[in-house]
Amino acid sequence: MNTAQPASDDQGAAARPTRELILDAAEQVVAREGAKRLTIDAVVKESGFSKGGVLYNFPSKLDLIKGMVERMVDYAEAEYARAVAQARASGAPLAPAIVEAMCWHKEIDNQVSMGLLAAVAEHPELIDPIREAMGRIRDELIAHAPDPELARIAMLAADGLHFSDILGLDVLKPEERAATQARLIALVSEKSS
Amino acid sequence: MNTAQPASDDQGAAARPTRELILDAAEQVVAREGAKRLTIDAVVKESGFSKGGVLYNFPSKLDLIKGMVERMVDYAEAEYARAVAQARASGAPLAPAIVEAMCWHKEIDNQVSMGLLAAVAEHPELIDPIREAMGRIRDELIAHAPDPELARIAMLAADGLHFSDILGLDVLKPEERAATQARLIALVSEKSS
DNA sequence: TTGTCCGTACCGTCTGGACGGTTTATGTGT
DNA sequence: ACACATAAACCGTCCAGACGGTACGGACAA
Repeated sequence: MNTAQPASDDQGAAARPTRELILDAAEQVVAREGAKRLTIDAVVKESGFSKGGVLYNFPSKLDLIKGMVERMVDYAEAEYARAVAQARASGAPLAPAIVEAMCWHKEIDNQVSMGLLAAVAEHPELIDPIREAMGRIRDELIAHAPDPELARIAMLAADGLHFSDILGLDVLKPEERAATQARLIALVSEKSS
Repeated sequence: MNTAQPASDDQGAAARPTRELILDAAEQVVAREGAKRLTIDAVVKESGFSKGGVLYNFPSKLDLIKGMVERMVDYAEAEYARAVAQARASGAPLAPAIVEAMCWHKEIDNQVSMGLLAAVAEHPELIDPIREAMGRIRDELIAHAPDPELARIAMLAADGLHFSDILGLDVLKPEERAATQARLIALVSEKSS
């Protein structure tokens, strides 16, 4: 759940900046050229490290993608935990806070989500951690919403927005997006339709 | 918009069953092994044709992916047109019919949507036709809904559902899905919240 | 014969990653 | 403080295999 821990289970390397820099480079490659062109050599060129250096931190390409997925999940769960903690502290209802956090974090960290594309492209099973994390957050949201069905719809809409961003389907203008997000948050505060 | 026409702009080959069989095989490969392993050789093996045969119908891998995208768009637009025509004929409101069509078609043709993954993986610009088609349908929906903002949310939720299916994030059990879709359709019939 | 449609053989390039070498941090005995 | 040892962190090269695409051959209908 944190960024200051060794990420992979395959070796005991500490989580130094280098790892993060390599992941940044990998994300940038995917965002710019598509998931298929995520090659070790491309990451090498993008990051400025050498091939040996990259392969030292991520012993295989699979490990690199696992690292991307892991960082994505950690990021989302941290955002979720932060929102919940803040809402609990201020006595605000949980559901709108969760939806807001999801919308907001998804708006700013499309880059990190490139791990999803890389994972799906390379080996679909790699997204399992993402599925689990999304499931956890969704269940929490639904459990704390006055109208569970509306909450599910709001979560789906937030996902739709997020996926559209990741895939490059920029469906909304900024002001439309803001209005839609506000309406989504309002939606999970209501009781019925 | 139709399935009985030559699809590519690169040559005058008629749309014979072979093309469709090859596209089927390509989709299956992507669904089973991930977008990166969509190779010509894999499609050759999956379809049962020879490499020469595949490359005759799709002169390059790019053409193959374009074909997948095109078929996906045609499929969605046909479904949309059918729903609109039927609603107009029976005097029913358009918005719920459109949402229903999108939910339903997206439920049954995940396979066809594998073209999106292939396109994003290979070369992101290839999804432009998809973006345009989605935009058209979305604009129509919003134009005909009593509450445009709710309609946009419904569309986003339907997209979220669709993307989740494509990416293998099966978020809903069948009965949850049915309930959610029904609620979505109801949502675009309302006036305000 | 000519054009369509598909099969077979093959080539040049790219990719993952194994491997060995080099530099930098971390002790350790004296 | 000093040389020395040991491992961590990083670098550059090489190779087998996979990949996209070409060249060409052949069947078969018009």
